[in-house]
Amino acid sequence: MTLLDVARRAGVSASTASRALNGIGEMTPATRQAVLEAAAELRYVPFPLARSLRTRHTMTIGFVVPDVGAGFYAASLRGAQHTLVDAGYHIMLMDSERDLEEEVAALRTLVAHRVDGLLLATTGIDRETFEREVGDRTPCVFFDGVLDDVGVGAVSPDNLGGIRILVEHLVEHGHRRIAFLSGAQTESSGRERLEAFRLVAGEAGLNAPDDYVRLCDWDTGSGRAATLELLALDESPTAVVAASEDLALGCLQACRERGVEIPRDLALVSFDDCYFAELLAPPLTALRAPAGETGRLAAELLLEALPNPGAPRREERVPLSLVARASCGCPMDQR
Amino acid sequence: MTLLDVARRAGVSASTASRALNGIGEMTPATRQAVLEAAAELRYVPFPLARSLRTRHTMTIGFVVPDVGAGFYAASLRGAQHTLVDAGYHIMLMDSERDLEEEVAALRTLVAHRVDGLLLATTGIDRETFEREVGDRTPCVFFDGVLDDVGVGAVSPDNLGGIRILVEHLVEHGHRRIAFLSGAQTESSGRERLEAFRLVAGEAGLNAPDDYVRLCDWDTGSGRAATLELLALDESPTAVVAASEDLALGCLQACRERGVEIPRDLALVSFDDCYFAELLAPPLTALRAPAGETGRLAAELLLEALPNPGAPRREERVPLSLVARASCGCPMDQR
DNA sequence: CTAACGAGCGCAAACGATTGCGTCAATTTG
DNA sequence: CAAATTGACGCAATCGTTTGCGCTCGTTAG
Repeated sequence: MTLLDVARRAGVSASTASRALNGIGEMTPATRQAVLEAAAELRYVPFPLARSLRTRHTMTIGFVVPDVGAGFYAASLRGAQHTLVDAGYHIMLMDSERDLEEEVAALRTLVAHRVDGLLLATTGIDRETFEREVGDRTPCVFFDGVLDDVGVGAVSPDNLGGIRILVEHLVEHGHRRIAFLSGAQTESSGRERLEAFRLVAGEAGLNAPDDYVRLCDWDTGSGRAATLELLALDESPTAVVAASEDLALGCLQACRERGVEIPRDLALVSFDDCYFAELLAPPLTALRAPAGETGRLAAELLLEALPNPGAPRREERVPLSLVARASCGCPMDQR
Repeated sequence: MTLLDVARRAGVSASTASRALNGIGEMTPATRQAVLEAAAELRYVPFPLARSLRTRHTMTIGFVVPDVGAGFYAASLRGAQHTLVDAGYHIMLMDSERDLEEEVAALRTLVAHRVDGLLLATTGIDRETFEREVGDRTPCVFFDGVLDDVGVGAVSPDNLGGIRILVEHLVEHGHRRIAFLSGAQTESSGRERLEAFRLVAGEAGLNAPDDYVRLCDWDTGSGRAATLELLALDESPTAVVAASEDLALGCLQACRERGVEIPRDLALVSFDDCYFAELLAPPLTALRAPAGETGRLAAELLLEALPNPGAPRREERVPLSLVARASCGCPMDQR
């Protein structure tokens, strides 16, 4: 079942068989036909490894995320997978588990494997390390967390716009004491959201004491703990904007434990939407982006960059829109 | 940066360099040392493709699921990924999108790539097709959905036990009119759960008319639609057991739309737990399995099977336990 | 009728590793 | 001291493809 078998059966050389199957070079229709038939009869399937060794491309894309279990990344993976497979590529998946060393190890492995491209939601790699481990050996598009000016592309949510929508919505509800819950400031999305919050809060003339911005980890447990601290403050906030789905869930959990009722005692809005947001108690108002859109877009950017190495770096923002449910204080008709 | 470069710099042949780096064969410590140093100085990293071509194993595992976006599969992927990477393997991921043809195509690709093993949550492949596409060319462990007696292993939830717990719990709450919401009966988990429901319902002497078992698709929308039908019945059920997370969410959604209050008007229990179950309105009682355990176990079975091809097929059931929250009618203290 | 040309195809060298076998020298044995 | 043994290493084949180059025809032009 190797190319040579096909060639022999068709009575030609391996080179001719190869060219026939790949449709390149000139040849008698009869010859081509013979090869095709032989291949069909033998159920010949080319061996990608051997081909890759020769052609220097693997048709494989490395995909690295902090946590495949998290809704946003799982959805992104789904989006990317679809468009990549359609283009004939495969995904080699690595989960960095929000650990920078794991992430670097993953990148190293992927580069060693000579993946044709990288889709990276970094957990906070720095420019220097990235240049050392990847450099321009492998085209990389960042998504979610972004490193300025590095890689062939970047797609991230419209962090400033999103935070603005969230904060302004809370302000419209009359809130002045608004807290901000975010994860570690190791990657750009986290930083941008914090910066945006400070900016917008300033514009709105809010009194946002330092106590009100809590920078913890990106998981539910941390969100819960941070909220507990917030609730224990002398003058506790009347509203909180959570910078991620998990953080919002942690906040919800903390409130439930403490018996603080949302939105009566505390309003809550979340940056990430999730597919079950509507079914939470209370339904969570959040920013909506088409599910998996980030991953899909990132994959597309990468696919466009692959054939033309010289192309300029492209940057995309995925727009966000508010879906107001109950947790912000909006009345919820039961649909 | 090839092995030959290392060999030259160390003043030995490629064979010796290879043996030195792999620690096989006898050789002077000095020689080994020289090779190691040369490799370090050149930052030599072996090229997996070339190695694989020769050794006939790729250190890659194919992972196929119906939907990476779904909580259960994302968690499984996470579990499997971790143990596989620890063992030096990588994951090539394919999403069948609950489409049998896509699944078959994925398997074909994976087999062509000569992955060393397969982790497959089938969307309903039949024995014949599996034998044709995979056969015993590639060791496969099934998880979630299982094909009897095929593959080197299988891990699935304790469907009978789980359903029994769920139904009996509802019966303890006094329910007699219990409906069952399941997805397509194309794979074994779905079938087992239905069968289990029928069995347990019979044992408990419930009147479970055919109208009460709704077999739709596995997504939220279908669960919603099916629930709507259930609610429209002349004598509608007082409780429903949903065979998956998405189905439970769909049911929740339908109830919310129709203004039926859970658990007062309708009790609901779910087969799958999810990380946000506690925060739903109402908190969802469900069966708990350690997150990602299914995937982890499947990966372990596969890893054990890889070195000994003759080993008997292993089958594992992951045990389930009830975590009673409010949706079944249990009182929920606010913790 | 011969020269030039091009179409059609094969030879063999890559790609980068692993590995069976052979060689050579140093050592041990008789 | 010759022969046998063994340890350390190199040669070359191999895995399955792709591809540059050259060969051999048949055709056309001069």
